[in-house]
Amino acid sequence: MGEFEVLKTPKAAKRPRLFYKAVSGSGSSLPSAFILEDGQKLAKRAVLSVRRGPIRYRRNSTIVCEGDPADYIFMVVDGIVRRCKTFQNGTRAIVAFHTPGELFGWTDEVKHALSTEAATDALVLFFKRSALLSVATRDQKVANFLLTSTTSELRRIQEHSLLINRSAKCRVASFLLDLSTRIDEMSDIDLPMSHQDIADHLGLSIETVSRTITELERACLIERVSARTIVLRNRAALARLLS
Amino acid sequence: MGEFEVLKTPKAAKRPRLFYKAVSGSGSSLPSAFILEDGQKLAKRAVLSVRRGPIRYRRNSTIVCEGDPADYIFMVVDGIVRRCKTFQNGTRAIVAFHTPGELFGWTDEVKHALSTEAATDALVLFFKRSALLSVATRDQKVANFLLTSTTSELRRIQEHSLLINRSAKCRVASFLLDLSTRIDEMSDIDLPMSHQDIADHLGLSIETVSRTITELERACLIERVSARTIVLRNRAALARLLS
DNA sequence: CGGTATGTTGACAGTGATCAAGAAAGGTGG
DNA sequence: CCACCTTTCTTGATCACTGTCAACATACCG
Repeated sequence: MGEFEVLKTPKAAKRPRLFYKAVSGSGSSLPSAFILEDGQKLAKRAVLSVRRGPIRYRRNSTIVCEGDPADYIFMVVDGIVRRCKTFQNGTRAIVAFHTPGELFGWTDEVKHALSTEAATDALVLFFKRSALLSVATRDQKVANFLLTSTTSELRRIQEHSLLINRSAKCRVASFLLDLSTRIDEMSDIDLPMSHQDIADHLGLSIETVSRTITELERACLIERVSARTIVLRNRAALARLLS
Repeated sequence: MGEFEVLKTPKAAKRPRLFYKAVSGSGSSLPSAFILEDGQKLAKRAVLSVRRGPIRYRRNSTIVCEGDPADYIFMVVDGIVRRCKTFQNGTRAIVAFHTPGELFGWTDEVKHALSTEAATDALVLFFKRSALLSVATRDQKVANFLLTSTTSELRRIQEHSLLINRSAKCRVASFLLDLSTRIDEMSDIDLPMSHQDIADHLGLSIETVSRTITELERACLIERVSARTIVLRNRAALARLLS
């Protein structure tokens, strides 16, 4: 298991909205994702009984290390985490970002194949795999949640894998559209992660990411309010880039 | 649903070993993957009760069309199928190949996002989603099989997505190593799919695939017995290319 | 205010795509 | 069984997209 580093300086959160959104009620901060239908209190209670945390991670700190025993699985409560692999030449590939409510670290192997790091300051719940599985055996709703989460993650990465033979412009457009739906702020996207993270996720260099954003702005498809704030001016045109 | 084309000419199978492996006993040809542990006859029987087929597909025929209602999910009994998306400019991306025993078409959406085609002549079972889900509700083993299949597919595509920023040599090496473990023939790999399929899966052109294979052969990592038959001469060295 | 991390832009180089031609393999019909 | 045709694969030449290197700009933080 990576460093279970607890934030020493609560003020350090760079994106207060995201970071403090669910911190207030520490005991009742479990995302509603666990409640599959109205009145499924049982599932929630069963799951709550095996959860630990939440734990706060400072941005860029490691939550799971590649090769760690897969004894725990996790859920993002707040912030964004990245699941990645670093190669010997130092390059890094980010397989996925996870937003609040999403499970990560679920696998059929005995070790985690990917590292997980906090892309922003983040709050993470963790569950002992064996305990969660045991609950899932008794509780259909929990088992169903596991399947739903896994299926949803599969769908997202399948979509992501379609980028493997596509241009930089298409990759960036895809990323921006996906991000805008996942953190649905009405107007502007406040990029929660660095350009380096985006580049490593899209298989591009940071320079190409920057240039492509500039290019999209010149074409009036987006507008760069600041380096980290982007407005999608023409979603339809962006979506057309994907097809 | 795509064309449920049935092979007219039984002799047409290009790879008899693969193609006829499980055809003989038509009723008992369900891959053992459904039997999760010894003696799990119940799960098998429950699943058998909702299966239809198997149906034979000629190479390159369509099994599922992008946009088809996701009323059925499928299992490869024999042969190889490819799940792909074709873009407006005519380029195609193959998200995954599926080998015998693997489920495909499981999704949380109402429509299939990808087409599925037979990469070789193939035998496919299909299950009405609603019926299978209903069985899964009653039978823990079936539910568990669904989760296991989905988790396994997730792991594979996560590994595949790591190729997004890697060189052609690395992509081809990864593909060959993966293929050799999935169709474990002792010595030589009989490529079941065309170079075009491989290229579309790896996000390369067929020319680059061909050139890279030549390059790997010059480096004595593999040996090309024929265009479709490759021997891995040095798996360790191939694996080193991936890290 | 100064230092570090992050983002932007330009010049150049390299990997892989494209275009083109030829070789090999497979299928068909005589 | 062979000739022919079609499909698939291989190899070469050239070009374009994106990576790399470098310099600068900006934001963040002590």
